[in-house]
Amino acid sequence: MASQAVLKTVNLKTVCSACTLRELCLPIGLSKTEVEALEGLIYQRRTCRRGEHLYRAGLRFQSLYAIRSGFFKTYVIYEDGREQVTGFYMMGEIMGLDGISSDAHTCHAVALEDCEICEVPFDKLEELSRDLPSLQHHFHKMMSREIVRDHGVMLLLGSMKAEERLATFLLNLSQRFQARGYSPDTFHLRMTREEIGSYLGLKLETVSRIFSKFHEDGLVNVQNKFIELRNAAGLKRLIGEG
Amino acid sequence: MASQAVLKTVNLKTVCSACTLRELCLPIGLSKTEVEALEGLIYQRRTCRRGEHLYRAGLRFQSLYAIRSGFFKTYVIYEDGREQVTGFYMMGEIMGLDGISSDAHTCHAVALEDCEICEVPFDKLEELSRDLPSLQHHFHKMMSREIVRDHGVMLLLGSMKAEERLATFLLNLSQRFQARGYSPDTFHLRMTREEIGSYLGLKLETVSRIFSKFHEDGLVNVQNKFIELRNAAGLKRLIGEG
DNA sequence: CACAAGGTTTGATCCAGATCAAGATTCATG
DNA sequence: CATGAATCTTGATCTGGATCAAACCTTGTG
Repeated sequence: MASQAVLKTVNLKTVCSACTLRELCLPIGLSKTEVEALEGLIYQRRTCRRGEHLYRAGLRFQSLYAIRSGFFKTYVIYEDGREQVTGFYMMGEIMGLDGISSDAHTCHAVALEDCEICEVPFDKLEELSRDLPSLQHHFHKMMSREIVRDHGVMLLLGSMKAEERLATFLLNLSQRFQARGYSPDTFHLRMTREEIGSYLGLKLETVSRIFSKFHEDGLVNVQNKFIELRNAAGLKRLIGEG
Repeated sequence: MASQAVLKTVNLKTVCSACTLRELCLPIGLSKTEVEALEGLIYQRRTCRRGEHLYRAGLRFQSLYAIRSGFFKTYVIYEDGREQVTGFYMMGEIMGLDGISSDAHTCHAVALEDCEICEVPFDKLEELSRDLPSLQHHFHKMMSREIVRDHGVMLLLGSMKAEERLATFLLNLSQRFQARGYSPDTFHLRMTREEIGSYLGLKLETVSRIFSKFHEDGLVNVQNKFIELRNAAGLKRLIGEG
């Protein structure tokens, strides 16, 4: 399906302290010297081309990956080939946490556009976090946040109807773009309707229809992958907020 | 809805090393002296009566809870009152991991039968795990396992049909009972059809109907909450395994 | 720059599971 | 052990979203 994972090593000196994402990524809340210690263990900075896999289910787990730029999806494949998208990840977010449990990745991660990532060897991170309680605690918070996020998806899949799901999805993206200093109202989707559908437990036709409906209702402008939120309050009302 | 949480302290000397669950619970893989150190930080052993809440969303997070005996459900409530069951927990399993992310619990936990639990103050656990790498690593594995479990539920909710969901649910329970030394084929459900439905993204009537169908098909005997798996292979086939 | 190939939209139809309804069974409590 | 409240089962009907189908865009490639 997707091209072979040929990851290129960039090996620039990675400097967390100079990274614009330091307030979102692993270094959050760390002191200057602590951030420097963290920098020391970043194995390498890589690029990952659109369509390439960063890792695949079953491969030995060794590192976490912090996204510097770009956009990923993760997904699991069931025995019979069914595919379920389990998440979309953007800059400042950490991927690979699922691999810790069994020393093997349990899902696939593929770049939806050209990406830059920082590889963090997990054994080194554990080692360092024994010396830096604030890193340790922050890392635990990150894992916990992933669990909370998953509960949100379970709520969405288990008890929302199609329109609510898509509205929730758009508002979530909006909020994450905003947190990264981008416009909360205008963004490009990196994923296809099918991938959105898989994530939301809907078929691609349904996703498309609801986009059209939202457009007609003046909630969003949709031009293929270009999204403009015109009435975020209206979207929130749709899911019972506001 | 449920009664007030009046938790009674038992304050028996809790001895992990003498606990039959030590191979499933936090002490897994720890040496004798390490387990003793872990014992030292268990704050108290409590009972929790059926219907009582162990914690509620919004309350300050301070401790994790290891289940010694009994059965819990966790759930989240959406603004408009919608309730989504996010998990069922049984002995040897750890609850409360979601609370780490924001220092507050993000879901509710209620006992589905009288339970005994061990309270583990989280700050103490972090402290100790700085000194015991194997405890640290094991704890990370537990958090990661929770994430993997959630991905499984997302797959279930996002791409399985009703019968597959219920079959998956029964096989999962069966496997967990077996891991605890109980019969994998014969067990009592502690939760109502409605709670099962919420967890599986189905209505209680649908759950009931599918139980009846499974019964007719000779896959399981269902007598209210008493379940007997008669053809586990058949159930597995239903979800495309085997 | 043309033209596959992949992705999207829209319409028509269908069906799995929701909803509504009515009993039957089980369980808690005085 | 009687009584009411939950819980569960089963039937009838409805409907949101799936499925099938066809045309229409976009985009990447030689």
